[in-house]
Amino acid sequence: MDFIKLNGQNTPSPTVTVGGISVFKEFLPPSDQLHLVKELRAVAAQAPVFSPKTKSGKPMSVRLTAAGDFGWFSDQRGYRYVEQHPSGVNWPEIPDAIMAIWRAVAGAVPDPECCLVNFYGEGARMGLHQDRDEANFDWPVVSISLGDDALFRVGGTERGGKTESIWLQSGDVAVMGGAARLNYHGIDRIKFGSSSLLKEGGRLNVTLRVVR
DNA sequence: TAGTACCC
DNA sequence: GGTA
Repeated sequence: MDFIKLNGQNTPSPTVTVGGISVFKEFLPPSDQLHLVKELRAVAAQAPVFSPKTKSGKPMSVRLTAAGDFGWFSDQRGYRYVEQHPSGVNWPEIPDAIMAIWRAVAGAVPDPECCLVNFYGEGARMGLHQDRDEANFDWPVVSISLGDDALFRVGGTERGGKTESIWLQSGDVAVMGGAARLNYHGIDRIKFGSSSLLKEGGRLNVTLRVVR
């Protein structure tokens, strides 16, 4: 059991490991979760969510936006980080509360340059993939779950290998680093309406990355 | 193949 | 959960 000081309180956060990825269960108390949702609404107001197309041309079921120096974009030309929202506006700044979470869990590493905000509505999912659009895989990827429960699946560094699953809940924080940095991972499904954090239901997932 | 449908 |  780890104790991490956030918001002036010592929050007990049991950690579990899934496919080499550390998950800090219940890392964020409900008050912090509500604050993050408010901040993320402001991000989405400035940079509206959109559904990128995969390399095959099919739209992703997840809608996303971003904050920071870079956002993530995809179309038939491939995946890449981009400095502006598709509308041409700059990405909003990464909210301080989100930076604080990175600093608490990521270790002695550079600050994140990209804060992806993924929204999972009813039926949305994300297939197994690797995060390999970054220039340097030495830095971890940090993932924050808000809202509905999600079945997270993790494999190894090759497709077709064994996988392991865990239900992520609102307030859980996962860190993909070290040997697990390039592990395949995805969201098989969400339990729509399982959390009351988002009034309309659904799941928000925030991922932080060093891109360059 | 950052997807989907269908099978057990 | 696995397969195509």
